[in-house]
Amino acid sequence: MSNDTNTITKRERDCVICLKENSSSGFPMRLHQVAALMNIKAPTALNLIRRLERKNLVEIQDGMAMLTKKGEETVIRILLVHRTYESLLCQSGVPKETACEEVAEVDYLMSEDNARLVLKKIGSPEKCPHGKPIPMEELH
Amino acid sequence: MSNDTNTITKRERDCVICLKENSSSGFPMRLHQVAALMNIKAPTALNLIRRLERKNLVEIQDGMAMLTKKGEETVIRILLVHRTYESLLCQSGVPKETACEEVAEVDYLMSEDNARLVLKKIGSPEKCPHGKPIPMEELH
DNA sequence: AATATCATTAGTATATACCTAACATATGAG
DNA sequence: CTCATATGTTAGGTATATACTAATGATATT
Repeated sequence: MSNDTNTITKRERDCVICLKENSSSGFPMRLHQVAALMNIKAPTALNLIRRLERKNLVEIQDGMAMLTKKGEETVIRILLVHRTYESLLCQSGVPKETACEEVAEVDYLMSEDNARLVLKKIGSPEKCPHGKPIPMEELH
Repeated sequence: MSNDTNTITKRERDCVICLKENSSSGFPMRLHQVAALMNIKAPTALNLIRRLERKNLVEIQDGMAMLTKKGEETVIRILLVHRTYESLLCQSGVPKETACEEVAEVDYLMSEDNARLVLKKIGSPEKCPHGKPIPMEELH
């Protein structure tokens, strides 16, 4: 077996986050934009996005990339985990940016369910240290 | 550049942990034992251990593998991080084994410094949920 | 001496992640 | 309408990590 459509890599994670944060109101993104934002060359970006397409997280049409429903869900899950552990680290005394960087390395590997329990334990903050909302009901 | 001797991969992480937990009192381990414990074939294990050798984490002699000083330090750092976040998850209501599995995917990617701050925040427990000590002074 | 055990070499394969060079195509400027 | 630019895409290449099998070497045990 090899086509593991349920796990993603760090770069794939970065890419779906990039797609989410830079496509205004669900509008697709140009490939060269993804490449520029991710600091990679166009063919590398195309390759990456094609892998995401195989995993049903992204749709490509006329050189434009857009998250699928599954892709959107994946991003929201990652963001919930990200903002939860980011909040935990900041509450513990870790600087905001340090926390963000570290959590970005692991958020896509951790479960939403566990994050929800941790979120509760740290007092259910409604916003992450950057002031962004910690998603809850959007998920189910 | 490519020879990144400061970061390790998941399998390399698993390997140094295996070496630590199965070599009684600093005694080196046979390669076939490492292979068996990690569920991989001997040549794969040899390859892995050679990578760790290049990173100065392991020494090989006569088909025996042993952690170097740097390797020991790496393991202790990983275990501190592991047991800290494992404790956090369990305190939050995550079952012990679930916590252990999830944390094993990320412990080698997270910093000791941040873990120490989290450890303090969750009440500086002296033992992880499995009853193993959370290393402190051994580190510096 | 034969056998079993282990390490090692060599060769193959896949996935990820990056690149350059070349080509295709559309669009806007002149 | 043509030229230049922007963009996407192909093709081909490199490197690392992770795995395998098959064959060979080396060392012990019986």
